Amino acid sequence: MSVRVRYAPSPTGLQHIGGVRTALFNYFFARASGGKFILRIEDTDRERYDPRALQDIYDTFDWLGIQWDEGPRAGGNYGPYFQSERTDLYREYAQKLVASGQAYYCFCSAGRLEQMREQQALEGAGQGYDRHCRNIPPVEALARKEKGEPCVIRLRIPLEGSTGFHDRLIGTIERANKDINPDPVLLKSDGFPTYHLANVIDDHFMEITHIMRAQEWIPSGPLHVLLYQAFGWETPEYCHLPMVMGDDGQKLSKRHGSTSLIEFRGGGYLPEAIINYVSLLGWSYDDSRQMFSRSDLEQLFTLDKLNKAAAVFDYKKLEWFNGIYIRECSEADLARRLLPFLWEENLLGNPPSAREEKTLLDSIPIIRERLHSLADAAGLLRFIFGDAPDYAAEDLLPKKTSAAEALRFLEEIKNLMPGFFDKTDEGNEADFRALSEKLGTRLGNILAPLRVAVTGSKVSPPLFESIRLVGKEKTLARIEKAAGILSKAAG
RNA sequence: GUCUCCUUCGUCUAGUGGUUAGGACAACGGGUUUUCAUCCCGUCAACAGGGGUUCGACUCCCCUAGGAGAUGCCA
Repeated sequence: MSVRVRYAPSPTGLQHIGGVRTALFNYFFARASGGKFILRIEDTDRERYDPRALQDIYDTFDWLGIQWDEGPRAGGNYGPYFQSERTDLYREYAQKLVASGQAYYCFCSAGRLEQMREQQALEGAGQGYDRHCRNIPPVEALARKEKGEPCVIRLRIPLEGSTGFHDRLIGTIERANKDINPDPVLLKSDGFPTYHLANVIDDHFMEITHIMRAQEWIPSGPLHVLLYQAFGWETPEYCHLPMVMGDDGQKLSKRHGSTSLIEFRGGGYLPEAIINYVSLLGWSYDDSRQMFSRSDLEQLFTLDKLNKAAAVFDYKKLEWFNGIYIRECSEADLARRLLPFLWEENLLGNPPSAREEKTLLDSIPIIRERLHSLADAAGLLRFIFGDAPDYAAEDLLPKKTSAAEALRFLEEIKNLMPGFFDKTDEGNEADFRALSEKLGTRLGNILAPLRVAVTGSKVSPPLFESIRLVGKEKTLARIEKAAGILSKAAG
């Protein structure tokens, strides 16, 4: 039987990095085993539904370059792929369970349920639903329903025995039936199914072979198995993936930093880096390999190398991967990826002029290895495309150097500038070295005030290339300005 | 409270009875260098604890501790 797996997000919020990891593992497993990857939209919660979240699902996977074989936009023979369009199916099968006595109507109001929970909390425990409606005679229940009394359908969990299943990663998971959430709701009073019902029905009819989802679903595994049994269906193979946590060991959330894919994208992370890093959260290939492209993973991914324990998300390591992938980009490619981040800072036009484009392309070699994220580029390029940031007078002073000395350095440098733009970097370096000897100081010391004058910062890309990119006119003006500041400081 | 799952360096992990417990990120130190960064070299650093089983346990079993998750007409 060929593999069919699915990622089934709920369009209620932005795609979370943990969800993306789950999607990726499903996708890679499908690719590596020659199976199908299905996207199913679980939009059964009408209260929390958000159309922007649906668009975010598409944007996220488009950006990552992940395509589903079946699902929205792609079509397929097992649709519809929106659960909201499959409600007839759910109702029909929920009815079947009622008819066979494996489920029942429950008329408990939200108020009663809330009261019940409060009472349970008082007693210091949450036992779940008290099965208040479990024994209403079917005829009576039907009559009340016909009369229009609001109701839900609940699964009649056996009071005795236990239910278990085999998990590909964890092994056997077994739970006493009495410990399963007492009689969970299958069909809500608004006629929509809950996750449990829709999930089981869809996975069955979509012929899903492997259910790969986060470990937070383990406790409801037996419940789902009970559902499969009630319908007389075969259960798919389960594989509960380890969860992704923040550095405090808690479920990764907002307070740990970025969690939604769109934030990482906006923060200048490359899809290559995200895919590589996230794939190594709970999965490994061997004892040393770190680098994996999407297509590597499409071939290499295997369930056997999954880890059981939850993984802590390490922003530093993601950043390291990002730097690697940035350095791997060609100049033209990196320039293209940088554009949105430069536009955001108004550093160049949209579209950029031919001159801007050329300058940007020429800038790439000197900033590329200084980038941890695409968003860092604006800071490094501002002095080229815009003005040099303001700086304090003392920034112009090399270590243990007075303003008068620094001014002397700058005056000497001014004499070199007329020929600067006609020489090679090597030629200029030779000149500056000669000057530093003449002045009896290190090359770094005479370059320091020039660096600050031209770039506005003590830290910058290589100076000679930078000066060339800034251009003659602006460079000379900036040197004049710095000289002015120094002579004022020297008194 | 109850149930379920998990436990190797700070972090991600390799390891399936006999290893100097390996790699990567981070940190720290050094080298290259016009600053920063890149790059190179090196250092620090782990089998949660206790019982078994065994000639021998990180590896198998049990207990304890710790952590996480579930306990919704959310998924």
